[in-house]
Amino acid sequence: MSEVTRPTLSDALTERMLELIRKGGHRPGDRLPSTRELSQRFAVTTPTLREALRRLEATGAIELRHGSGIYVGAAIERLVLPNPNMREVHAAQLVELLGARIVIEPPLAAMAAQRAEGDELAVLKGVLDKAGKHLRGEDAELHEANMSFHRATARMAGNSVLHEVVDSLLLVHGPEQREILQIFDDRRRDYEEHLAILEAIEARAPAEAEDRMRAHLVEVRTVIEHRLNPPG
Amino acid sequence: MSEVTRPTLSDALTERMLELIRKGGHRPGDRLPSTRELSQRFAVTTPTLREALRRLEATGAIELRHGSGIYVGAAIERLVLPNPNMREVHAAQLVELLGARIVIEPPLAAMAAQRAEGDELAVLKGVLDKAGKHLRGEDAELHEANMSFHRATARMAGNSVLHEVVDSLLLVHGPEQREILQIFDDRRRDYEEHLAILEAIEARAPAEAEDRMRAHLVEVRTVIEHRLNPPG
DNA sequence: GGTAATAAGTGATTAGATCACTTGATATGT
DNA sequence: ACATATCAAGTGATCTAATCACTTATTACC
Repeated sequence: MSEVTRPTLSDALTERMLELIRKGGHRPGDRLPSTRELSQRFAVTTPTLREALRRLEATGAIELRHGSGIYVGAAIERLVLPNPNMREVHAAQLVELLGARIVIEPPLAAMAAQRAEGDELAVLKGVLDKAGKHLRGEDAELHEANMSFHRATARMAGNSVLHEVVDSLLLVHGPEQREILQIFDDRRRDYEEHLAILEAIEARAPAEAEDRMRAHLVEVRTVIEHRLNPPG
Repeated sequence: MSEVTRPTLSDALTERMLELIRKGGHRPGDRLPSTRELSQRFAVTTPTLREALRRLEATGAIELRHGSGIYVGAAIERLVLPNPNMREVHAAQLVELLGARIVIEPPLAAMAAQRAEGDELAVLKGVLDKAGKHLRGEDAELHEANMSFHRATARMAGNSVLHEVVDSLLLVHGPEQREILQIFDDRRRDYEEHLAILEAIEARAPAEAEDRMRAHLVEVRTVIEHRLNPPG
């Protein structure tokens, strides 16, 4: 489940519980079996079961009410994004993910250009400098540095909620997707385009920053789309 | 912590752990004390500690590596949005939250107008009808119905990731914020503005739908801002 | 010098019992 | 008859203490 450690009992339990809820046709607000019954059905002890329940609770999939019962949460119908224990997003969703970023990030670039302050600008430059040093090195490192540029731009926009959202989206570029990106995308071209965006932000040109960010993300999506579904 | 149940031991533990990590100056990748030491320090038993750890793991705050140790995760620096156990967003953040929605939702309204299909349109109408029936009833119910309109519009846009993001943002309009909204905001006016947005979507007028959604959200934010910080 | 066994440290899980809370039924009083 | 108080069953929360499974760095051997 985790990328490094072997699946553990409570990892499997978490998935089985999700399956129980989803395939069992349970809706938000429904009450689930008691802890005693669940631990029997899944043949695990109470503490182990509870670990799985706490994870589901933390993601909003269920709700534990002391003395009352276990209830299906509102988030059960959704993806539940930033959860390292169910972070599986399939390749096809990569295109959709980029679609989301195309909507969100360009306005953030514009906002960043508007309120660009000296020290923040320095941070952004630093990030790109670091990327520049990796231009001839490991692709993985360059990829990471490039991701940092998007993070830093989002932060400059000055809205912590949006910053958080972008961070989440970038985080979902997990192992599988990162692999796809590293195979198909051109990290050098990314770097060049990032430079162009930085220029616009530095020049305090919101419209240009927004356009360049949008063009950049659309470009990436187009490349990925064509590789995944060759137009032939 | 939870909205209905009294704070539990492991609830408090989760917060103390976060405090330990944050105020302890730990950075992502740092290794934390072992489970044995932590359970001693916090004076709780292993299973209880583990429940807290699983929650933090589920949000990406920490990482548990079997046989190796507990490590600070990448998400520790962020807010970690859809987590019912740390869903506390303060009143001041409400304005920022609306700022995020102002960036994201208008383009979604435009997208919805572009691809408006018959049955989806019917769903949207149904949501508004339901809201209409609550016009003279409980404020809480009308509020819920109004939130559903935003959810449904986001779904119509046809990008599941964006839909998920909007759902998360709306979910963060938790108890505290809901209270503020119910006190200050005018749910009847909301309903009228929602009707106007629906018209634009129905007429397949993306630009108008986008403008009206933006105006609507800006209006709400302005009201809240003035109430929280009276301009005097 | 390199490779394999090893031991210490760490997380994962078990077992069954007890405590704390919620909820609906039952009894009680008016 | 109704409202209120009491109670009991069901449920989640926590404890205790021991064992299992995995990782890692050291050590010994070749």
